[in-house]
Amino acid sequence: MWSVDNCTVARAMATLGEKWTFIVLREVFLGIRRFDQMRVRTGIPRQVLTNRLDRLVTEGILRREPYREQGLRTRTEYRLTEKGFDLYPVLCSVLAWGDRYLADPEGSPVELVHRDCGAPVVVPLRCTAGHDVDSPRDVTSRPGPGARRRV
Amino acid sequence: MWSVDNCTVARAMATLGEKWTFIVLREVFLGIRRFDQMRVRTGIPRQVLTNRLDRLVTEGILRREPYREQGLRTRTEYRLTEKGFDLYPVLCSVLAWGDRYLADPEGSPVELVHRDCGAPVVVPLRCTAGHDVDSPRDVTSRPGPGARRRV
DNA sequence: TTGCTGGGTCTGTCAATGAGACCTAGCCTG
DNA sequence: CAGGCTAGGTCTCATTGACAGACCCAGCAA
Repeated sequence: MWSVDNCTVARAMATLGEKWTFIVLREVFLGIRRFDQMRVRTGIPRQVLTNRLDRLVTEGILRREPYREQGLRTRTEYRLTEKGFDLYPVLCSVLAWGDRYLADPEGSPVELVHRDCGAPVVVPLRCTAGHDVDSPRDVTSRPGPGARRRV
Repeated sequence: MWSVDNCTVARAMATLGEKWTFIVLREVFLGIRRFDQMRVRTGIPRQVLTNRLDRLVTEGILRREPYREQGLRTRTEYRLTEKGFDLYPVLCSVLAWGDRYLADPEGSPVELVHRDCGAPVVVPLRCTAGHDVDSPRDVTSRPGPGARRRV
């Protein structure tokens, strides 16, 4: 059996799995970039929001950007880095699952569509050879280059 | 602006976002189905593991299945329901992101390949018209049928 | 000089997590 | 049929994290 402590899912979840973190990311992907907007929209306690934003910045998922509103002093807002943008499939797949199983009877509150053609965006499982992978059963997991035997 | 309390990401994360839940799911997808195996492999405290499994069962993501080992009394193991299987893309996308940004220098500890052709499995963003979606910027979000105006 | 505003910090309470001891049903062996 | 073994749990208590609400503070404008 394989060691589990260099599992990248565990590492990812150490940051992403903290309470509210996904909600913060959702907000940023929706274009909400400022502390107070997030706080009011989501109801996250100030201190927790401060923590999560700090953490996401130190992890390199968000970056702070100064902005200046007419007649007000300079403030900072939060924007996605490339590392942050790359979380989009994660968020989309959670959304897809939630829409399928947890939506109200009237349906999903938000739809994602391809800008160019207007068709819904989905997150299918595929292989790099271009096949659709229909089920987890069609996937085999094997040790990768970083695998370590369990002690 | 749109109300945020029927957001399916938030609902999904209410369950999935608890500490250790993703790790439990990873184990189950790896074929680890028994309490003690999970506990030993992952180091999750007993009480927490009990909680998470209970919760995942009541959410319909796992189901309990009795099993009987030669010479021992009947025990229960945990298996994925269809709702649980449908979380596979979520886990895969987290894995892909983690492998890209958080792996040790020697690489990912685990690789997922398509059983039929041996090519790596990925979780691309696509639209139902069959186009690849390269960037979150190519995705437009719009209110769906369940959208509610904010009060 | 006073007030407003965004982005915070400080304080106290309560819930969740973690570590470790203890429990228990039923199967086996002596 | 007493005793040991085992998987899958409770029980207890210390530590950490979340939450609510008050407070702070820099700088711009009137």
